[in-house]
Formats: sequence, structure tokens, C-alpha cells
Amino acid sequence: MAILDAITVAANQQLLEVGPADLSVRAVARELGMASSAIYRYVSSRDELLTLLIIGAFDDMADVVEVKARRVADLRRRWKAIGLACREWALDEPQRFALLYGSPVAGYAAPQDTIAPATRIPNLLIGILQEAKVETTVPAFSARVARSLKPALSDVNTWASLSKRDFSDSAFALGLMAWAHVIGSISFELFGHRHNVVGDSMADRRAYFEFELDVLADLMGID
Amino acid sequence: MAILDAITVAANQQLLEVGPADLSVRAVARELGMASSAIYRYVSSRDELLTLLIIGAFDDMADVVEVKARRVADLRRRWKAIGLACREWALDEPQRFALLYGSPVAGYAAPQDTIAPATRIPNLLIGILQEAKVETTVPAFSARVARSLKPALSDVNTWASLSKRDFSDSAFALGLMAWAHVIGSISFELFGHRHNVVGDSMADRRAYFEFELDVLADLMGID
DNA sequence: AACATATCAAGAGCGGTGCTCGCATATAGT
DNA sequence: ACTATATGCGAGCACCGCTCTTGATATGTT
Repeated sequence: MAILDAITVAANQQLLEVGPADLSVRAVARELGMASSAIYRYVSSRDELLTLLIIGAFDDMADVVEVKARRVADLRRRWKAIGLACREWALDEPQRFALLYGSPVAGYAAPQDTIAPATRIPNLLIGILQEAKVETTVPAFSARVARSLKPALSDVNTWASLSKRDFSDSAFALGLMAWAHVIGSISFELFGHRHNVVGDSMADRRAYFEFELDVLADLMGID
Repeated sequence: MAILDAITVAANQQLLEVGPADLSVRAVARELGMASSAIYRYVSSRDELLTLLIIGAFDDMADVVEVKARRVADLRRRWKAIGLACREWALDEPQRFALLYGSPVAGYAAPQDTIAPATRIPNLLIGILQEAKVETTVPAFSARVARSLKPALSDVNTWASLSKRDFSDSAFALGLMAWAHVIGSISFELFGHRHNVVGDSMADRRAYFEFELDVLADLMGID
């Protein structure tokens, strides 16, 4: 399916200059020198093309984050490496990041094929909680909260590489918070919600982000 | 300018059914029973219309959050009331929330007029830090981080209702984190990034969100 | 070799979009 | 009464996603 590859490559190239909402099938066709109607031989709709791009973006992002994480043994440093790698990827490809974590297009519902690649990076975090055997307890972590996390916790318990779970439920809840925060903070920075808050030099923004990663590590109880 | 009002009302009504990216000037004109070209007498472009909607949404959201916050004296409970009110507004008007905190449209740059209404809710949080006289210190809060927050801190120091600032720099940094987290968590929930994580009942999602608010309150050191 | 079939690409066309421009009308000011 | 300004309309341009018909090419079968 070399042509489908060419289509996604051209589409991703278009995402370097334009946001997901403005991605045009016709422009992709022009880039490839073929009629726009020909595209629909390989992709049933614009939404399906977007889904392919989403999966590819999740995988690309996870690829680069994974190799950077694997290089770091120390758990706290590994956590920070993951967060910084996420931010770096997002700054490199802001439109693809928006494709993943921005507002979903129209009535678009993420198909099942996207959830596996989407969980690759969070799984790295779970690995850290596991290695660190985090047993944090938090006053606010009531039985009610534990029950609300039941689907995720049962997922984790049957996770392939987890023979026995070595971290507490509340540690998982905090890990979930930390992950949401990483993405939320990157979105804030990328979408311009910190213009008059954090200094606009690259160094300033990175310093504040790293501060957040440290606070989150403390919160999770990663040595 | 009653007609301009009618336009924004019709546009907001359209946002009940469709996302910001699909908002159509022609549809607004149809709704109002006039030619689409007539709209441009009152609004120079679709982007300018979106800007008006953004400002209105920031203000509407801040209005409802402010009245709910004012009713609560206890600082921790007030903080939670603010967070819950934000989430409630977002669930009520998801498309308008996406307009505010989702990925920005095209090459859209937020004009100066939006920053004042956008800071109203964060200012409520600053008020809490002030009343609580939070003096938290955090190991990760280095001089480097303090420097990165210089623009915001000098803003706060010259803030109208603040004769003397009674909270520490690091408390401000944590408050900023907390605010970003509230928006990030709501976005996560609204944009479908927690489908197989937190239970999909309304009660479950609210319970987890409230847990987050408690953790953040602890983090900030709000009694 | 001749025929049948499946694969791919092209083009025209439909209904939608943002936006501009020329023209008409209505209202207001002098 | 005359002018100036404000307001609306309709046609039209270039673009969009998508469908359908047509035609060319390749592949496989007898």
C-alpha cells in the first residue's frame, strides 16, 4: 500500500503548515499530482484520513518518548525525561499535537484503533510506579474515588507485563493526575494561554515546565 | 448595536449543536433571515465573530463561577466550588468551552481584548491565595523558576485590589499549576481522553474530579 | 490470442463554505 | 430638495468534501 503511505506522508507534511481543521483532501491530492476523487480509493473519507494521522502521531510520539525514557534508570529522572520529551515533541509538531489532544473535530469519535497507541506513554508512567513500588496514600482518596477508577484499575491488574501490582490505588490516581497535567500544561503553553504569565523565552517556559514535573514527582512519591 | 447582539446570539445558539470549527457565517445569516453578505456589515470576518464569541464565553463563564465562589467563605471549599463550577459550565456548553480552551483555529492569535476576561477566574484563585496568606515553599522552586514567572509576579504585585501581597512566589507558582490542571482535566474529560480510565457514569467522573481538587488544595496549602 | 474481469484514475458536478463587489434603497442632515 | 451615509441584497469567485460516470490499464482465464 505504498500509495496510502504517500497520502499520509503528504497529509502529515500539510500538517506542518496548517491545523487539523484546515487539512484538505484536495490539497493532498494536488501535492501527489492526482485527482482528488482518486484519494477516495484509498481512504473512505476525510475523517478516516484523520484517524490514520492520529494513530500515526500517537505512535511517532510514543516512539521518541520511549527511546528517551529507556535510557534513564533513575525513576525520577526517567519521569522528567518522559515529560520533557512529550513537550519537545509537541513543540516540534504543534499541529500534530493539536490533532491528538486539541478539541476533537466536529462530531468525531475516536475509533477503537486509537486507544492502544494512545496508552503507550501513560504505560511508561505505570511502569515507573511499578518499579518504584509507590505506596502513597492520600487523605482525599476515598472509597468513592477508588470505585470511580475501577475500570482503569482492573485494566492495570490484568496488564500483560504486570505479574503482581506493586503500587497502591491512590498512587495510580495520582499518576493519572500527573499525566493529565503534563498534557494540560503543554496544551496551555502551545495554545497561548500563558502569554502574559510565564516569560516568553524558550528557557523560561522550559524552566517552569520542569518545575511542574518536579512537583508532580513529589506528589506521586517518586523518590 | 442590537443587530450585532442578534448575530452573536444566533452564533452562540449554533454553538450548541456544532463545534467552533464548523460555525458558519451563512448559517447565522439564514437563522436571522438575512443575506450572508449583510453580516459583514457588522463583523469584518468569521475570525472577528469568533473573537466576540470568545470574549462573551469567557465573561459568561466567569460570571457564573464568580457568583458561586462569592457564596463560600471557607477558602478550601471556595476553591472546590470554583473548580466544580468551571467543570459544570464546561459540561453544559462543551462547544463554547472548546472555543476557549481547545486548539485555536487556524493561525488565529488571541487579540488583546480576550486576556482581561480570560483572567477573571484565575484572579479568584489569586484572591484565595491572598486571603489564606499561603506561604508554602517548595524545594523545586528554584531561583530560575522564580525568574521565569517574573512577568506574572510583577503583574500580581501591581494588581488593583492588592495593597500588599501576602502569599509567597512559590505559592503563586503552585496556584498557576492548579489552574492549568483544572482546565486540563476538564479538557481531558470533555475531549474523550479518559474513556477507558474513569468510570463513564456522571457520578464517577465528578468524584474523580473532586479528588483532584482536594489534592490540588493540599498542594497549594489551602488549609 | 481473445475475451472477461478487476483495478485504478480522471472529470464533471452537487451543495456547501468565506468573502467581495456592485447595486439598490432607506434614512438623516443640511 | 439634495446630498451623504447607512444598510441590505444578489451574483459571483475560489475553495471545500464527496459521488458518480466514464475510460484506460492491467490481470487472469479459457
